[in-house]
Amino acid sequence: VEKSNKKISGEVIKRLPRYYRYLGDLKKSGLTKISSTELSRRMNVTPSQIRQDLNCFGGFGQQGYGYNIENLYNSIGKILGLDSTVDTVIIGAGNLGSALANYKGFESRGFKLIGIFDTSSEKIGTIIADCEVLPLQDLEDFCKKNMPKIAMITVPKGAASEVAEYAAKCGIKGFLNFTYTDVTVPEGVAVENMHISDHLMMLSYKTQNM
Amino acid sequence: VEKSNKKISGEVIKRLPRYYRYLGDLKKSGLTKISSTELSRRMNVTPSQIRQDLNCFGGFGQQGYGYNIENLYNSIGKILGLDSTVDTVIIGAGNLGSALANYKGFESRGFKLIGIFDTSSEKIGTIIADCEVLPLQDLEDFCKKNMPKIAMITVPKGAASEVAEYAAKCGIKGFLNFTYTDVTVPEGVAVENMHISDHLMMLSYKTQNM
DNA sequence: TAGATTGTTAATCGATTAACAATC
DNA sequence: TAGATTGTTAATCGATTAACAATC
Repeated sequence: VEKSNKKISGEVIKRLPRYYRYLGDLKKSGLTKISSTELSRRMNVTPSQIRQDLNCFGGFGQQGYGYNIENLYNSIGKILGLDSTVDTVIIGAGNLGSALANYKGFESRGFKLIGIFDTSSEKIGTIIADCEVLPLQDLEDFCKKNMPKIAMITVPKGAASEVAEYAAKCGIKGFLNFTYTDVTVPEGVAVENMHISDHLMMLSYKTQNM
Repeated sequence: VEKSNKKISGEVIKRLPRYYRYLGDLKKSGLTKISSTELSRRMNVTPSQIRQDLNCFGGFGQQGYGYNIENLYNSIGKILGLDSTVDTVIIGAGNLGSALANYKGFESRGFKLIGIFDTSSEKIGTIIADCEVLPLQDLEDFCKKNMPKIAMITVPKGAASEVAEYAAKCGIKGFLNFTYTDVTVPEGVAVENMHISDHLMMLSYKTQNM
């Protein structure tokens, strides 16, 4: 998808979903085109940054005109891999796991929950968001059949590393880690952390120092 | 808390909770001291970065020895404002709000949930995690009496901005925003975003490009 | 064509890393 | 004292911003 074989920086990747979100809103508002200057005003960034970021992937704009909103929206979606459905599973059917399973927003953005796994006999067999909770040991077979790409880990802190290692062996390629610990994964597997406590702590710091 | 009146960069602040987490684990493991080199090995960062980061706030180490784990842990806790309890509220008593309310981890890290608010008459009056769900319009009085510092926003996307504006007026100083939209807040108020979908998109990108 | 705005190169800024003198 | 490791300054690296020629 990249323009050249130059490595795209992590900072740029981080900003893509935000562009995607703003463009989605713009599309919904009925506008058809936007300039980097106008978008920068709305997003509170510099126009230069927007043009630099987008040009990592291609020339989506047109001089003297700006960017076609729908086209740019679709292009970024494609870069992010959202042009086809991304199958996900949840490991850990506790409070947070269930809440995520029941959240309808992911599906509308291209992510489809196809399985929930747990080790507790109390949870196995129950139905959450139209998915039967399966025993964790079934993940390997499940992955062979269904090839989910991403797993959200919502197990207790102590179990996280073991679970991630096992799931990576089963073929999971990306982890969204909600536990209060870092997980290490093999080469070629990605992790994004949703360390809620960490962000609460940053907020605590900021509320003291603003 | 800062060493001088030099502004601490956001990048440094972001790393503090992670130091705090590793030091907590080290403390629990029974170790008493650690060098920046050994910590850097465990955290997968450079020793220089650790020493630079810590020296924004003070000289916590001792030449030839390293850092006293318990002392450094407590010092970072204090910098983050965790030496006294941080009172929080949740706005939005849906799936995610309830899950966060029931999560016990925050409390053990110094954050105390003291109120849950919603606008739905079905939810108002119900009990979640020992808190009665109160009508959102009561937040103002509640804040006058109880002075919570932080609000977690788990309302639907469309309501987020309005809710944040109102809560900021009530005196909330920091927001943890879980909605699929950015919220703007007045000067002197902090926001941290937990855009789960954004991180899923980054994972989707990375699983394609690794 | 003239005006607008991109794509891209060059300049600036800030963050990270390296190096080493200070010192426990 | 000798060895270890910090605190801090200096060098490097990468990311952001500014500028402008290309071009729609």
